[in-house]
Amino acid sequence: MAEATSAFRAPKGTNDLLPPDSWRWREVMELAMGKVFPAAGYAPIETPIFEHTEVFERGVGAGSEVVGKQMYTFPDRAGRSLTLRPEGTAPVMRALLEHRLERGPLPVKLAYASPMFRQERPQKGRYRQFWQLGIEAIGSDHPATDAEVIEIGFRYLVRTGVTPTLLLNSIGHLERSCRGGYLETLAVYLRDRVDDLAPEDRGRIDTNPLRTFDSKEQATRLVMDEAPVISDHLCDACAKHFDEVRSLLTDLGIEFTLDPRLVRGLDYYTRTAFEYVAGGLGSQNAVGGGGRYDGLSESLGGPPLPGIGFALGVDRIVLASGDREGGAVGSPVAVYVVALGTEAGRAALRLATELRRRDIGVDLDLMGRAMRGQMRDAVRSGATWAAIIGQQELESKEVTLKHLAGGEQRRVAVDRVAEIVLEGES
RNA sequence: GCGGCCGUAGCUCAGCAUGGUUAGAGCACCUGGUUGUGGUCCAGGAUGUCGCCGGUUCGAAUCCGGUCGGUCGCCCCA
Repeated sequence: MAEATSAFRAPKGTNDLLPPDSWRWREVMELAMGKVFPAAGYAPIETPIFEHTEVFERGVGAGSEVVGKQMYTFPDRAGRSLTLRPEGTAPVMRALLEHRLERGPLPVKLAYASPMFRQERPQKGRYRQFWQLGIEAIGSDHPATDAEVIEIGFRYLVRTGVTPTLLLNSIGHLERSCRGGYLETLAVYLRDRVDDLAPEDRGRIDTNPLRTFDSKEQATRLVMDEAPVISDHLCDACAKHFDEVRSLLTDLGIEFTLDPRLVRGLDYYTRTAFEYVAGGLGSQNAVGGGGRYDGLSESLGGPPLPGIGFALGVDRIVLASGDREGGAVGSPVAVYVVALGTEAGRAALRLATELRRRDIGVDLDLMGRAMRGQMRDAVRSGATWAAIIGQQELESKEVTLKHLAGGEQRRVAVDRVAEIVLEGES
């Protein structure tokens, strides 16, 4: 295939992002980082691509699948264990604590668009290097924060063309009065019905009982339909918090589906848990997910500091938002300079440069093509105007300016090209 | 990490069950028809170690094994 001239390929599970798709990709990123997120007060943050391994072991949780099986971990020359970040929240919290941002105004609102790395079996919508867009609001446990964060993610997805469904749950907090006690209740129920469970699910009772809710085995599903759900076992504070979050979302007109089975895969999640799902993603139906992580700061050695955030998969957004036409769609070229002959070629490059200095998008032929080929390329470039320079124009210091869509053309002085082009744009 | 399917020009694919001269098509690309004007039309042109390694055979794109990659499902998650 493409390896005809090279022995190298991108590593398994990684992708080269090429035009025209890269235009769409850039558009999705800029809508988030340039518009929607900052418009709600979220400032950009960029943390290192690798961290000390302990940040994830202690932040995300050594027992989680991601930390246990999927991380790219390697020693540096000093023997320190480093890890390519598999997710964005723990590094953001680490940076916040390191720089004492929690001593400033709260909540601290941050947004990122960064590559993440997990060594999994690649599939549609699941790659070893993938980009996540996320926001974090740290320092407030007020339900309005939950509602704000969830609404921003929802509205952003709609703006990209995804039609998300919001799944919502509360998984309480770790104490016995709340999730801790519920897990015991659930385990007792499951042990009671162990013979009715599908054999492959029986082992989960002790390892991760919540996951039995996700089983695809018919036998297990019947059991789980009658199983106790966490929403009935939340402590008063967590229940009240969740009530308020739901009420606020309803106020904002955000529809959601309560899903008592919804669990998050990373250990730091508490209370509000949510997921945005969409079609078009094959077996990966989540475009993004998030939740509250009120214990994360402390597990990284910081002070008690509640927080909530989400992460969205850029690749999945692009997949779920359907096919857009590519090509010149994202091209900012306004003028294509056509030159006839060597001398005109020099003038063409000069004109192109002058226009570019004024921030006008300009392209021109660099292949020595004949005029016919240049005109074809002009159309292909997406330019509005073709600026033609031949012997006659050279002599009179003029340019033939042709409107490519309409076809009409006229001679204008070289100095006036920028002015005319800018007029047409406004 | 486990299982199913797939791998021929830049792209989409035919050819492979019955191995046999220079491996094809459409699209895209380049040049010319139009000595200075684009999306149509016509003529011509360039492009592949048939994913890679090995085996069977006088001979392999075609049969066999391995490997790498992709894809779908499991798992996990964004």
